[in-house]
Amino acid sequence: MVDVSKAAKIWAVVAAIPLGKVASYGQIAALSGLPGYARYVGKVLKELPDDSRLPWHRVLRSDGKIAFPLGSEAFEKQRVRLLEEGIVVKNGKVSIRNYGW
DNA sequence: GACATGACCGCAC
DNA sequence: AGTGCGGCCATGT
Repeated sequence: MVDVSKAAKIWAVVAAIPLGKVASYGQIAALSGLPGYARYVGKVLKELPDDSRLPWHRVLRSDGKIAFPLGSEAFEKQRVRLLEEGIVVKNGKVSIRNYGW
């Protein structure tokens, strides 16, 4: 299981991502006061329930790509949510300038 | 404790 | 631009 004290900070940072913008796992970790915990962020998001209201879909890898294999269900769900916020996704990669606030 | 795995990252080829 | 490798933290075998 995940450490709640760390997870809480991560949740807070993820929830603070502005609409229409995205961040990387590493950034989330750093802004959460947990540098080097990029992989841990992925673990935390993975444990999120489907009914969670956190904007987890705004979290991408450092290269701007979605962290799921193209075509997978999770990939499609994230892609759609991003498009609904006006974020263009091309070949699993976002095409926005203001990457990372 | 050794080894493998994961919604990762950075740098070198 | 794509791949590979080592490093990263936590879990599971």
